[in-house]
Amino acid sequence: MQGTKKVSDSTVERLSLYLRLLGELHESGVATVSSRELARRGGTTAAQVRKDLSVFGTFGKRGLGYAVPELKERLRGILGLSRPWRVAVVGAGKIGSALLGYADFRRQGFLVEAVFDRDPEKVGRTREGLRISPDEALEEELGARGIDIVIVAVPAESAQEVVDRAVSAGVRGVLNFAPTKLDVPPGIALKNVNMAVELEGLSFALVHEADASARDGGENGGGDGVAT
Amino acid sequence: MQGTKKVSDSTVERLSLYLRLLGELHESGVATVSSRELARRGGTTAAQVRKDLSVFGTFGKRGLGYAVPELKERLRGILGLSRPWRVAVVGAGKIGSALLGYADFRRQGFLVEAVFDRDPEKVGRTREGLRISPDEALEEELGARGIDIVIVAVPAESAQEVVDRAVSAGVRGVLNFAPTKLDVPPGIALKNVNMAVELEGLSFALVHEADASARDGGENGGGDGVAT
DNA sequence: AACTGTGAAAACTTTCACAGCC
DNA sequence: GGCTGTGAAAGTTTTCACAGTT
Repeated sequence: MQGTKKVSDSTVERLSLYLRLLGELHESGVATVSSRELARRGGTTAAQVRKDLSVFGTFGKRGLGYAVPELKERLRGILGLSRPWRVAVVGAGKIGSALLGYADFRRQGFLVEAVFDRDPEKVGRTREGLRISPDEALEEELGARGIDIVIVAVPAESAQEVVDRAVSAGVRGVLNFAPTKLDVPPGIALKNVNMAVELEGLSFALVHEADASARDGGENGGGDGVAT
Repeated sequence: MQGTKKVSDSTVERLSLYLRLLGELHESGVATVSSRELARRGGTTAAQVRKDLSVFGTFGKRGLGYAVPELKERLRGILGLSRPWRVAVVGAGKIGSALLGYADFRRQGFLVEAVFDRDPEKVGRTREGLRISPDEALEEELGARGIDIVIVAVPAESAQEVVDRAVSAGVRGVLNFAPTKLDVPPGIALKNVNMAVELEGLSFALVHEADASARDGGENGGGDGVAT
C-alpha cells in the first residue's frame, strides 16, 4: 500500500455523524441532500462536509446534492460497516453489562458474542442472553469465535493484561473504558472512552465560562468535545 | 475577562490526563516528575507537556522538573475541581444506572444528587441509594438542588427537550450520551459521548489496515491516523 | 440557479531547538 | 548535566472562494 493517504480522526468521526444523519433522512423518505443541509443538521459547515467526502471520492451531483440512499451505502462501505464485526465485552460489571444491552450496536452490525468476568459469582450467569465466561477462557474463546473487537470494561489495573491477552488471541480492535493508558502493538486499533475526562472538560468550561462567552458569537459554549 | 486566550479542547483533555498520572505518582510517593516522564506515561511528548502547562503559568523548576503534589493541586484548580459539582442523571435505563454507580465520579468531586425517569414503573425506586424522581419534577428539583451539570441518558428523541428544560432550570453543563446532536445556548457547556462513533472509528481503522503506531494520549480519541 | 469539488489561504496544533536556570 | 519555558518552524485542519456541472 503505497498511495496511502492519512485520514484524520476528526474526518472519520464526522463520517460517522453523516451516516447517522443520512439514516434519519432516509427514514423520512428524503431522496437528496445538499452539503449545506447535512452541515446544518450535523452542526458543521458545508465546506467541511464536502472536504470530508472528497477524501474518498466524488459522490455528489453538482447543482443537485447527494443521493441519500447511495451516499449512505457508500459511507457504510468506507466505515467498514458492510460486514458485521464480532465483539466481546470483558468485564460484566455495571458498565460492561450496560453495554451488552445497547441495541444500537447490533443495529450497526456489531455483534456482541461473548462476555467475560473474573468473578466466580458472575461466571455462568446470563446477561442479555449471553452466558458469562470465565476469565481463564478468554484467549481460547476469543480465538475460537473469531472475535475482531474487544470492549474493555475492567478496572484500570487489569486492563493492560486483558488487552495483551486479547491481542495474542487475534483481536484487532480495542475499545477501552478503563481509565488508564493502554499500549497496543502496531496494527491494532485502539479507542478510549473516559467519562472522567469528559466531566473534567465540562468542569473546566464552567469555571472558565467568562472567557468562553466573552469570545463567542454563535458557537455552542464550550464547544462540543468528543465523539459527536 | 477580555484578554483571556482560548484553550484548545485537546489541551484540556491532556490536563485531565496529567492530573490522573500525577495522582498515581503521588500515591506511589514520587515527589518530583519531569515533562519527559509525564509524557512517557501519558503517551505524549515532553514538549507537549510543557506547552500545555505553559498556557496556565510556570509550574516547574529548571533542572529539576515539577513537584508532584503541587502540580496536582494546581491542575485541580485549573480544571475547576477544587470545588464539588452537583450532577443529575436524566434517564434511569441501562446507561443511566451504570453511571450512577461509577465511583470515580464522586472521587473527583462530581456529586450525583438526583436521578430522573419518565417511566412510572421506575419512579420511586432506588438506584445506588438515590430515589428516582419523576420526569415532571425535573425543572423544580434541578433548580431546588442547585444542579450544575446534567448527564443525559435518555433516548435520542427526548434528549433535546430534556436539555432545554434543564437549561431553563439553571443547569450550565451537559454530558450527552444520546446519539443525537444537541443545541444549547451560548454559555452552556456541552460534551458528547457516543459509543457508535467510537466503534465505527475502530471499524474504519480495521478495514483500512491500521498502521497504528500505538500511542494514545489516553483519554478520548484514541487510535490514530490510518491509511486509505 | 443550485450546488459540488478543490486548490489556496487562514487558523490552529504540535514539534523543534535553544537560552536560561538549578 | 538535567530540565523548563518559549519563540519560531513544521505540520495539520478548517475555511474561503470560485471554476465547473447539472
